[in-house]
Amino acid sequence: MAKLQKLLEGYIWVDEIANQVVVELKKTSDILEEVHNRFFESYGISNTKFNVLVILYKGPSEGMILSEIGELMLVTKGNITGLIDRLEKQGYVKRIRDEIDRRKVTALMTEEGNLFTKQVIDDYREWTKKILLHLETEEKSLLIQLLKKLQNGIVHSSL
Amino acid sequence: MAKLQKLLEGYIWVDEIANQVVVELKKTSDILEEVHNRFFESYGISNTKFNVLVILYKGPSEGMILSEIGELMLVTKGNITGLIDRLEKQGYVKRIRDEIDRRKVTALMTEEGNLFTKQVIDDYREWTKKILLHLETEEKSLLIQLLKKLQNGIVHSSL
DNA sequence: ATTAAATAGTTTATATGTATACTATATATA
DNA sequence: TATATATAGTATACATATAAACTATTTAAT
Repeated sequence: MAKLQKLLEGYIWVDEIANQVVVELKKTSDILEEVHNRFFESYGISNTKFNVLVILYKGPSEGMILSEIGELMLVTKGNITGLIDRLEKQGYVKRIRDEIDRRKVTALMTEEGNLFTKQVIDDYREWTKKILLHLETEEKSLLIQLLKKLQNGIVHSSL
Repeated sequence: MAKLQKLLEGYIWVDEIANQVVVELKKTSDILEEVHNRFFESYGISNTKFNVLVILYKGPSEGMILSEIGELMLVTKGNITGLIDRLEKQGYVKRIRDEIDRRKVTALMTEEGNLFTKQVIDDYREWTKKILLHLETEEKSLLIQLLKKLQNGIVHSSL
């Protein structure tokens, strides 16, 4: 498809202004984002909605307080409100007001949401294997190693 | 800062469901996005606005048609309209209606936009060097090589 | 030449994200 | 106890993104 092919070509402007590493990292990010979007769109959700669903799926059966979810996902309170609104509209999640501390709202997964999430997790696991099939095992471990060093360097040079 | 540190830790849910490579790639993307956001925010622009500015800066002095910019950036027409609106409001760009083909609108950089963009490009170049200072030269070229192979594999397995 | 189709840009609806103000409730302090 | 502060969630304003409908204009086709 055209968009992925173009993403592979890269950006005209970065050639002259940035380190080749940053160029390739940004291209990789963009490609990864694009294929993730396509994967999750085929299930009628977004990557972010998937994150919420998996957190609830892996979390306690009593559900989780909205602010707990927000902290795990590193997104703001207002954003969680909107995400839960839309997941509730899709029937995957419901809200329960805490009767002891009436400020708190628990997000609880519905039966439908549970089955749906289980399926998407399974398919996602298979999908990630598929898109990495062309890399050798040594290449994978080398890449992991390099990426971790890179992450640490970037974070510590930006604090 | 808290957010970057947390991004380094990774996502609780991916440990069990995805290949470690995808995990580290997503972490790297998130960290890179976060530090880019912070860099560009300090200039009062976004990464996307910077892309528009650089395209105009490097482009012909007569300016460029909105749809040309959109094609280079891989974003939709409506998005370009909004981006040019906001850059115009900031005084970095102005619109000129094409008198020959009256459907077309040219985005032209102002003198202020030109000086501003030149400065940000210079600073960005220095900044990318800074955040990659901890990587050895061989590590950088190895990373580039692996990322290119990865990109190709992902794109071709997704077509 | 008149009509149909393509093109360029804007507008609108929706999703996603932040920051900030606001409401309600709970906790700490004086 | 009364007041101040902190906390939880929602509402609002804005930036960013897409898709789809719409307007205006140009080009192609009959």
